[in-house]
Amino acid sequence: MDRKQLIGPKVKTLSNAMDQEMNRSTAELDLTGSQAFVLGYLVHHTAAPVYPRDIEREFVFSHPTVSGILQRLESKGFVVFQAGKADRRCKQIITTELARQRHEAMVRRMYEVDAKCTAGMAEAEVAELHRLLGVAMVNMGAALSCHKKPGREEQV
Amino acid sequence: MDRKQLIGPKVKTLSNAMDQEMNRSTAELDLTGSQAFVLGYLVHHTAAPVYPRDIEREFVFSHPTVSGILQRLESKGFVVFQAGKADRRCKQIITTELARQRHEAMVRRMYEVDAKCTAGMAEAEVAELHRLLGVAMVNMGAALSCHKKPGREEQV
DNA sequence: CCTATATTCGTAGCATGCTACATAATTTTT
DNA sequence: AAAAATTATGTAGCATGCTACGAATATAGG
Repeated sequence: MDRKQLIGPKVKTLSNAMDQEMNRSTAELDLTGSQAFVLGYLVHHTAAPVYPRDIEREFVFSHPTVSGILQRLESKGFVVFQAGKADRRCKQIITTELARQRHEAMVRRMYEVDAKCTAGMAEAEVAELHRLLGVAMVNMGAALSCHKKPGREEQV
Repeated sequence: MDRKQLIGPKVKTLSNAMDQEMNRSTAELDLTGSQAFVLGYLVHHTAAPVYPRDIEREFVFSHPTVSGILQRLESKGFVVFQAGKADRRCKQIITTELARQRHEAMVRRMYEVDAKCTAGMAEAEVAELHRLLGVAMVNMGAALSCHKKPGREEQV
């Protein structure tokens, strides 16, 4: 019998299950799971301006996917856009006061979902899971969270 | 600074990256990644009849999601449906000769994507990743692949 | 037997993901 | 400087995911 267990379906199924939990968890904040992840990134990166391209690289999303999520975040009042000053192709994303208000509760929900996911694991096991997921991400061409974008930091 | 690394975005990002790779890899077989996973399950479970409800449980999909994937598999000639004899609510899914023809190549692509994902890992690390993903799946309410469905095995 | 409940599947409507193609602005080449 | 290539974003169209609701069948209780 050659039906070896595959990583692919496991990761996909787990991702589905966690997505569903996130969607339930952030629904009362008027946010979907994907919107919460993107908004979390934005609120945490206020030192330098953030553009749609940065979100693409961070989450391995295509640019139309990012475009759609940002449009919905804008229509709900979580972000506004501003034409890039140095490069008019780039559309700077700016979080609103509403986004900062909801941010704390949102992050708390994310940690709760994470805690549910790793329940019963020893701390070393959680760390190992993080590490192995990181290796897999690099193998699949997905940059790690702390990746460096190819030079644009100086622009405003 | 409290920006601890979260499992949620990592799993989602990895799932996106693997999905993209699967889609590229199975495109020439006229299959998407999700269709390939579902078809793989179907071809491997021919002993007992399979119904859409079984696919839902296996992959933690909602039933409209399963319905859509099966409709497209049907329109491309990979499966046909047959009214359940014992229970007319259930729609038995039957794979075609075309599905069996493409099956071997399809499974090979899945293994290739898996190999890319776990490149550089020791065998014990791969096993540990499988195990921890399994724990996470159970924690999130997703049954493992070898789950038992609540009694329907006798029907035809 | 007959009503109430549960189960399976269908459709509508939407968010999320993609590829393919188009446009505008920047950068590089000549 | 003008042409070519690259980059960032937009839109169209589709597959994949969901919830909410409805219809048909099966099961349980009175």
